[in-house]
Amino acid sequence: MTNKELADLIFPDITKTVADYEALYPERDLSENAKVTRYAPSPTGFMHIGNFLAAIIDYVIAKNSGGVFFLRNEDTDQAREVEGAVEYIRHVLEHYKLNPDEYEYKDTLEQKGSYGPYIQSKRKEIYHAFIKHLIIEGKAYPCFMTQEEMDAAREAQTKDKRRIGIYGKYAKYRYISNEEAAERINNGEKYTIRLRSEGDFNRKFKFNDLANGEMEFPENDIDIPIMKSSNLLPTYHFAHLVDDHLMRTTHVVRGQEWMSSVPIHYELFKTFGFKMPKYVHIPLILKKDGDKVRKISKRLDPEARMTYYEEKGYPIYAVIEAIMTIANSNYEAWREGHPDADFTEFEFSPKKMSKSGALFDLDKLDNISKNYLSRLKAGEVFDLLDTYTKEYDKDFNEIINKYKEYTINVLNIEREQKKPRKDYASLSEIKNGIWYMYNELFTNVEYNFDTKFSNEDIKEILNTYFNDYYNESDDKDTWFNKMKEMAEKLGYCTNMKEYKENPDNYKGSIAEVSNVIRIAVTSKDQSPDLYEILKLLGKERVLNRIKNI
RNA sequence: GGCCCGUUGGUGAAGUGGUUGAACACACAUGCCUUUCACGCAUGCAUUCACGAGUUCAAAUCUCGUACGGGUCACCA
Repeated sequence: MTNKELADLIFPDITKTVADYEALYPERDLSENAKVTRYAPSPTGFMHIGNFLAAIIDYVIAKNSGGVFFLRNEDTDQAREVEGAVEYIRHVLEHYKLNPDEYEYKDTLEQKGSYGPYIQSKRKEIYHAFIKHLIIEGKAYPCFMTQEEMDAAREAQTKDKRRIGIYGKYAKYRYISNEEAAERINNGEKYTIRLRSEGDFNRKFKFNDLANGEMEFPENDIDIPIMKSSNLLPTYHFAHLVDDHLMRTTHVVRGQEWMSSVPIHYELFKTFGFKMPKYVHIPLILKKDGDKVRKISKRLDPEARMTYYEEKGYPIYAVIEAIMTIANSNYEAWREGHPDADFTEFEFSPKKMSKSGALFDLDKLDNISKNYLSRLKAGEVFDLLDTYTKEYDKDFNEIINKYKEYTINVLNIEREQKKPRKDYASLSEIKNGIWYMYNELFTNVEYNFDTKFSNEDIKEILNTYFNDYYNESDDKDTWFNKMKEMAEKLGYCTNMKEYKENPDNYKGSIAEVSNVIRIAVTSKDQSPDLYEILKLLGKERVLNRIKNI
């Protein structure tokens, strides 16, 4: 029985050949430098920050070179597929504006690009054509090993201190005749298709990774499964070969955990005589756990999930900047020289990427975010806050929209100046900074005045100030001077230097006096500029609040 | 255990044989400024590049060894 007859028995309906597909998906017509990258997640859960790192590097590489960034849904493991995962991946990509040039969505049937299908489960017959070709060439074979047989092989190998895997004499079905294979298939036995590896473990080959430089690996000699018996879909390795070749991917960006599969991919590409894409194996994002360091985990670390940043309301700009800093540490220096440039203008350099894993610094994110938010106009902050609270705090959203102009004014306190305040690292922090500006929220408040003041002191300060000095229409200088006059009249020190030198000579200082007013009006002992707050609150509201003291 | 990768401060890191007193940014600390807080400014923060040996006039930078850390060895991606 010939290989061809066996191949026809396994794939009777496959008539297209590898050459047919080569013709169907020709080389892309792009300029010489243009790079083709892909984000290829498997829909098995919510997006991890490591995946996001990969996606953003893919995006920058493609956009910076005038190339193509496409999305491929790697859904060959249907048992692990999680409902809604694809939608969420799409959502994240859209949220951060990393929109792929080519994509395909199963549920909405939206699709773009001529190298599809972009969903692996819809590419079954393409894979089968490639596998059929291998069987005809004698480079792949059906394997009928049961789980028990494989466990036994592993056990024996462990015992004999040999390498684990189905290779050489352990590849039991590599040597059976086509007749025997056909008979087993006709008897309905389950089988997987394995590569008939021609590699030699004692031979090494050189491999150049764009991020890690030149490396040496032993050749692969394992008869890896290329098609699963369960759903007849290919394994990752084989799908990678077929898809990235046919979709004409030039750069594969993936996590470092894939490094050890390089020998397999090397052999696969060599077997077909295809040119390998370039690889960028990116570092893992780590997390400090006590004094141990480990891979950041979606289960243990909330910040490992991309939902974290959205729920907290970090601006997309800040998240991208922080991630880019991890991708290339010279990014920050570049940003300094190009403050207004889009991040895709940055020329990403795989070589400059860290080889060991990196801890993701949330403090750094906060810093970037604070700077960014502080540079925005109050109206822009309002819009971000509006979008954010619509999703995460409906009550607050209603309030800020009811008093929109007022809210913008509140957000504008000490903003449009050379050195604006940097109060907020995320949108979720804003409410905590301005809630007291709304009567709706200013209920059941507690006042914690400085314990050095008696109730009489407090009453005296408030009565004196609001009866004799307070005038809503005063300008800032007048207001400031009146505060001083009042404090002096009541026996408080108005010169802080002097007060610090001899605190015992005075009842207290102007700072403490003004904080009594601050607390009376806002209930907080820290706030932005008190003059601005009194002005925005307005006389009626201020006097009403004083009554409650 | 086999194979592969890595190890510069609290964090991200620059640096690939001699202007390095080991950049820069974040964090932290102190001080100044200041009517609070924040901002801003100033200063401090690795006598040393995991450890040991070697090469060299000269090593964080080259070589070897040790230790430690990580990845991977599925019909999961």
